[in-house]
Amino acid sequence: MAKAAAGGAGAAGGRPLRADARRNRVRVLDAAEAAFAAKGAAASTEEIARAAGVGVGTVFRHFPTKKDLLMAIMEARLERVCALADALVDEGDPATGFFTFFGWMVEQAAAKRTVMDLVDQEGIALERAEPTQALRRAVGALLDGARRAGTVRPDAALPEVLALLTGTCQAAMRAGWDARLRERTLTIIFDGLRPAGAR
Amino acid sequence: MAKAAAGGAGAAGGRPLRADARRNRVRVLDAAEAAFAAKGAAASTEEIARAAGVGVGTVFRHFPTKKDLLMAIMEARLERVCALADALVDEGDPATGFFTFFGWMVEQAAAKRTVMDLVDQEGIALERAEPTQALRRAVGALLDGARRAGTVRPDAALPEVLALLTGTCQAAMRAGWDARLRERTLTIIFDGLRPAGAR
DNA sequence: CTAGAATCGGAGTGATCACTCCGGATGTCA
DNA sequence: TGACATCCGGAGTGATCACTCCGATTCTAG
Repeated sequence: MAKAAAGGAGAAGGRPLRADARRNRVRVLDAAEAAFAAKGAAASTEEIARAAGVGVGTVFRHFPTKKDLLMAIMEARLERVCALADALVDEGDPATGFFTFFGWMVEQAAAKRTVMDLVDQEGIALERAEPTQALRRAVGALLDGARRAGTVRPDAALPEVLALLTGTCQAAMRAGWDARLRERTLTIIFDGLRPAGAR
Repeated sequence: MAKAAAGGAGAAGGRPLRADARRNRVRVLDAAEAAFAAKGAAASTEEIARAAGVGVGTVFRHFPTKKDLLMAIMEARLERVCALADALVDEGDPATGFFTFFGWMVEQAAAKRTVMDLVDQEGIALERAEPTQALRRAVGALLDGARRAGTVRPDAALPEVLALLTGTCQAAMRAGWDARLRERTLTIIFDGLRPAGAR
């Protein structure tokens, strides 16, 4: 059901997809990811279909709604982001893991339009979705580790950290943003996140 | 001519508008400001016309293009913002003026959708427009004052400050944003902007 | 190989939008 | 007050989208 809602149409009964259907599904997913990354949610279904080399009917058979397609891609992206966060939680240095993750997210945002951007631009309520919660937990763990390691101030809580993260990601998508500006902006935010007297 | 560029159609030759035309013009402007504030650039012309109590034809006579209407409103809003910034430059305390302005902008953004948001959502190049430059200058002046007063670190330049400002404004428009979260977020950013060891 | 089911392709549908056009209403000036 | 330029209203236009439908095509089981 969660799978069906996420765009797993055609597999409602659990029957495996035919080989060509499976092939087309990933083609559509790839084309849509590229199109959405480049033009945001304004990318039209027809142009996605053309890029994927299939007809629009095929796109809509796999993803009954444009929203479903959007959500499938966002969940995939969220999972990737989440995987990095989890890896940093498990294996990374707690003192730097949080900052590494923050910087990486912002860097991604400059190239691809942000997950969050697509979310609220379409008014899709993904707040309660499982992957979002997982990401929240992972970032929370990184934040906790950094606080315990003394590299992030103790009074910095998750909501404001997420606000800073999404805000900076959005700023990164604007014209004139480059690596130098990114460094300078992150320097200020990171300094603000450090404990008093620990620059 | 600035007026004509800003959507002053019908006054091309400089002839003053008829009384009813003038009245309708401000009605449209007011309705459009409210509609754009509530729904962003997605607000349709017809609903703006209805809210203003006029026909769509009237809207398009005054503002030949939706873009013109958008720009007229943004320029007006920019001018207001600019006026506050200038007032703080002239009369305020340089040590706090910059922070006051920053906080005020973010607070505005939570209620009305940001100027910047409307700008790039429609792909309108307002970068070179005169009011934008004026705002840039005003914020630059506030920043200079604060740096000289020692309340902002000397290595914080205008581009990253504007990135932080627009990013935070955008974060402020998201769900779950309230006064408490605003304070906590601004605390972190402001601390990051302060000189080392000056919390 | 073949029957039959699963899938495909893309013209067609209905809705929405920005924008146009012109007969009628209204303000203005003598 | 009357004549006339100006302005108004809103039905109409063409373009764009998300989404549907069904004959043609392709896969797969036997």
